Amino acid sequence: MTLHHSLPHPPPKLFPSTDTLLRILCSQRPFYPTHVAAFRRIVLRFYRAAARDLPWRRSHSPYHVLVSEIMLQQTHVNRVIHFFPRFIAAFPDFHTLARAPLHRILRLWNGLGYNRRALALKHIAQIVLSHYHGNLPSSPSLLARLPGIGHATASSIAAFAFNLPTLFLETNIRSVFIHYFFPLHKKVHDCQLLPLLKLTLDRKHPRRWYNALMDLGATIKNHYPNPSRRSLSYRTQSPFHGSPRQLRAAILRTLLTSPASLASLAKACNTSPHSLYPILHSLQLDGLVSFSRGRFFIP
DNA sequence: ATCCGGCCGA
DNA sequence: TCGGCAGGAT
Repeated sequence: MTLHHSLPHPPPKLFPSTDTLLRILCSQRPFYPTHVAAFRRIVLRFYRAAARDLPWRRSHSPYHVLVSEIMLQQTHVNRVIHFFPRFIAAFPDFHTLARAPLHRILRLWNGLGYNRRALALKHIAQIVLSHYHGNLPSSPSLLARLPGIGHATASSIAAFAFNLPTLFLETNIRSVFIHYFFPLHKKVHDCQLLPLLKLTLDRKHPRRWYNALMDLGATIKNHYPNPSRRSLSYRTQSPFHGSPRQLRAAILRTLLTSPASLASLAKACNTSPHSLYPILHSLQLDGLVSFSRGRFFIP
């Protein structure tokens, strides 16, 4: 079965019809399980035909799942694929990561983006060792207390590492539910999606279910205008070129090579020390950069 | 409401 | 050339 043939029909041809699904799922009609089952068949049939073989799916180790989930925040799967195996090879467990110097971690992170995630990951490893006996907690509420982990990441870790039936939305899952249940709506709130997510969740196999939803959502976006555009939570981000964060990234890349003075940093980044200073300050506040004896460096 | 990275497919 | 990405923190 080709990918094309395994792809579900567009909204007007849905089975059961979108209106029927929505009405039934939102009501308390006694026969809604039939329609829940129909939707699950659509998703799982697609998954059986076109499941992605991703490196982080070959292990359910909480550490592996944690690293992958942090890397995947606002980052395409196709990019993470190249970083995840190298990172795991260099830092195979919480102990190794916790005691690794930040500059070594950032060196492997270079090119992945959002460098604060790497720092958060190291902090998480230290907390897991000092407060959880080296074992990542499984409850989403505890996970969400860790730095760099919000509700979505906490719930997905619980689902993928511990196979717990958590509820969470991210862009691929949003796309699936908006595509099927709100094909004509313009501004869909997450509150409208959560009841449907809860009703259709496969509580016996949450891990497989969420993998299936994400694969289907990613594929839908390749064949239709991005349904998540019609989500209220959808935001376009500020341009990167010429922005402070571009300079910020340039500073970190420079310091990755060696410590540098303010003057040499400005020269390397092709800008003035004056414009560099507030950015260096923010980097220090984040803990990504330190200063000692006239030179900036990555700890 | 803003900031935080960097790349790649269309 | 540009949109958008398995979001989080302030």
